[in-house]
Parts: sequence; structure tokens; C-alpha cells
Amino acid sequence: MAYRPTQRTEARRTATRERIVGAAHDLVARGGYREAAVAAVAARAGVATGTVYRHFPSKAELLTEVFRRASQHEVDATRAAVDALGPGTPAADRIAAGAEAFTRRALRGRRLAWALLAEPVDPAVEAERLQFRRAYADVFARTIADGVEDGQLPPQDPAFTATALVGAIGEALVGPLSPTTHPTDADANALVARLIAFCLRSTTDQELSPDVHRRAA
Amino acid sequence: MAYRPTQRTEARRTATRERIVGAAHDLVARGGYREAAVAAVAARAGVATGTVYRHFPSKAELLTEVFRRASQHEVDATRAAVDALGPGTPAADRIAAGAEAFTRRALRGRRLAWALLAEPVDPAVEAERLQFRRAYADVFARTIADGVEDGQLPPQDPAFTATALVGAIGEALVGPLSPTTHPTDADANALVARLIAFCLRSTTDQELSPDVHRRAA
DNA sequence: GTCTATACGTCGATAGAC
DNA sequence: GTCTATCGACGTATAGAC
Repeated sequence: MAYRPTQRTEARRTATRERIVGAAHDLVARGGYREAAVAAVAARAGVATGTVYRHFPSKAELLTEVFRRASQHEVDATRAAVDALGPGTPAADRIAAGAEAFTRRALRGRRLAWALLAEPVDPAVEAERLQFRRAYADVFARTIADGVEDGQLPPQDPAFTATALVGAIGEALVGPLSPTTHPTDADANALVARLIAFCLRSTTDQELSPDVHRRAA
Repeated sequence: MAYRPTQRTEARRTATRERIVGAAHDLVARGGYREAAVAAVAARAGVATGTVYRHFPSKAELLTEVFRRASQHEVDATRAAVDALGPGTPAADRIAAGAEAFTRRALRGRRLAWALLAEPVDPAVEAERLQFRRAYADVFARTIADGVEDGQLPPQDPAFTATALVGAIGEALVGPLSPTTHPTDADANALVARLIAFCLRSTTDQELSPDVHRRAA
């Protein structure tokens, strides 16, 4: 009789896969991609090294999945922070809330945030970074667009501003998240304050005089 | 008689090395890292593949050197654009000039700029990216610090603002530089205008009300 | 899942410099 | 005569096609 996967074997297989992803996630969160050697992942998941390759074609694919899940979680959390504020909340407050949530979460889970944001890693994961930057930008872009729509924010291209903000926030976090740095709580608060101020300046302030446009033409 | 390298053989060796680096640079500028296969580099440099490995321990090391040189060139060009303005020039104009020079150069050599800024690549090169982001930030930080010093710009942490600006500019360029995009001249001008406006808003506008700091505390 | 094409890195041989 | 830079084919891994 031919072998056919049953629900039971499927479930076992899925469970093993999840344990592997979970183990890899934990190791990345603990010590970055460097700690996520396939042998270490397998050991933590309670499987043999070869088993990892029965579920993922390569280490890069495994790391990509870990990255994708963790990043999506952060995007969702950022969006939730923005949406948590009631319907009448000013756009500026929403933007500040998103920036603050993102930053505080990153500083709380520094090692994981560093892995997601800046740690040099396989090009396959790098490609995912480009995608998720856009996802973050979409969160801000929607809020900015709403604010422009109802006149709370000055006229601007919401997608552009949002993209620039995401770049600014990310780059500002690279230093503080770097494994060689050890920011205090005061440092963290100062960073959040600066980031919020930066975001609001670049989003809410009035357009500059037309000579900016002349200069660029 | 024992063999000892002479000036002549040294010069030949250096020349070969330079040809290899130059060939790799050209290929990266033409089609990104993907085009820079070792065999292709060797062919363009007029040497055998094995020769490349007599000068570089690995492809990653070769690409790292290419990246480092090209990036340093851009940093220098950006700094030159900032410094080209006379001693009395307002800090805001300097910042705008730096942002514009960087952006226009990137848009002119899109493929190379994409490789330097965003193309997924070996982690060794990625690590260099982190370094050069700081170098770009230093260019802006100095100008901002001068502006704050003499009261042209509102009080702020120059290093922070500069870092955020570099992130913002870089991220805003990712989309337009992407090989799948084909911006027109009008697009390029609009992008430059938006970037300059963004940089000036976030650098020159007055500090926000103290409740921003309350919010972050 | 297999198979092929591509690409990195190595190695023994060779030519030429000292 | 000794040493080294160079060559270019080959081993091996991987990725993409079917």
C-alpha cells in the first residue's frame, strides 16, 4: 500500500517545523544571526541537523522565514499603536504614537531589533528587508494621507514622507541598537523624544517657501 | 640566486590589481553585483580567473574594496558640494546642496547607486554600508553643528539629525533607484525638491512645543 | 524531485623575473 | 637555479528549470 500523509503525520510535521522556526527565532533574538547556526537551531528544537533541511531548502530560507514573521509582528504592533488612538485623534499624535511604539519595542528587544534592522546577513534576508521597509512606510503613509485629506497636515506626498520617516527612524536606531552600545533608560527616553520631534517636524510643519522648489528645478 | 621582488614587478602587480578592481567596478556600475561574476571580472581585466584570487582572498573581499572606493568617492563628492559654498553661506543652503548633490549623482549613476545603497549583497559588503552611512552623516553633522553654534539653526543634536537625514535620503532613493523603476527627468526633479524640503523642515524648523517631550517621558 | 547550468574557489603546470 | 605570478581547466556547491 502506498504511503499517504495522514492528518496525524501532517500535524507532526507542522509541529516540528514550528519548533525549528521557534528555535531559530529565539537564537536570533538572543544573539543575532550569528548565533543561529543550523546545528544550534536543531539542538534547541530537539531535532537532528539534517531534519532542518527536510523542512527548509537552505539556512537562508529558514532565516528568511524567521525574519518575515518577526518583522510582520512589528509592523502589526506599529499599526496597532497608530490605530489604538480613537477616531478623533489628530494625525500628528498617531504618527508620534507609531514612531514611539516602534522605537520602544526595538529598544526593549534590542538584539532582535538589530537583527531585523541592520545586522549584515544573507542577501535573501536583505531582500525581505526592502519589502518590510515598505510595509512600515504604508502604516505611516495611510495616517499622513488622512491628515492631509482633512487639512490637519500640510500638503505633501504621503508615500514620500512616510518612506523618508521610516528611513530616518531606522537609521537613528542603528547606533543605539548596535551590540557594542549599551544605552541607559535615559538614553532611550531622549532618543524617543528626538525621534518624535523629528517625525513631527518633517511631517506637520508648513511647506517651505517656494524658493526650495526653485533651487531644485 | 634568490628571488626578490623589484619595483618593476611590484608595479606590474599593482597594475594588475587595479585592472581587476576597475573591471569589477565597471561591471557593478553596469549591472549591479549580479554582473560581477569572478569569471566576468577576470575576462574584463584581461587575466585568468585564478589570478583574481592571487590578489583577493575571496570575491567578497574584492566587492568590498569596490564598494569602499565607490562609496568614499560619493562621500567626498557630497562633502565637496557642501564645502563649495562660500564661508558666509547659510547652513540650510549647505544642507540642501549636500542632499541635492548626493541625490542627483545617485540618479545619474542609478545602477551603481543602487548597488551602493540597497542591493542585497554579501554580509561583508553590508558591514561596509553601516560604516559609510556614518561617514555621510558626519558630513551633514558638521554643517548642522556649525549652524546650531552660530544660531542659524534651532538647538538640536547634530549627530542625531544628520543620522536621521541620511536614513531618510537613502530610503527615499531606494524606490526610484530600483532596477524595476524608470524615473523621468521630471520625477527626478520632483524627488530632489521633496528631499530638500524634507531635509530643511526637519533641520531648520523650530522645536516643537514641550508636550512632545512630555509625551515621550 | 531530478537534472543541468552556472559560478566560486583550487591546483598543478608554465613562463619569466631575479 | 630559485622563486613567483599567471594561467585555465577542474572540483564542488548551489540555484533554477522542467
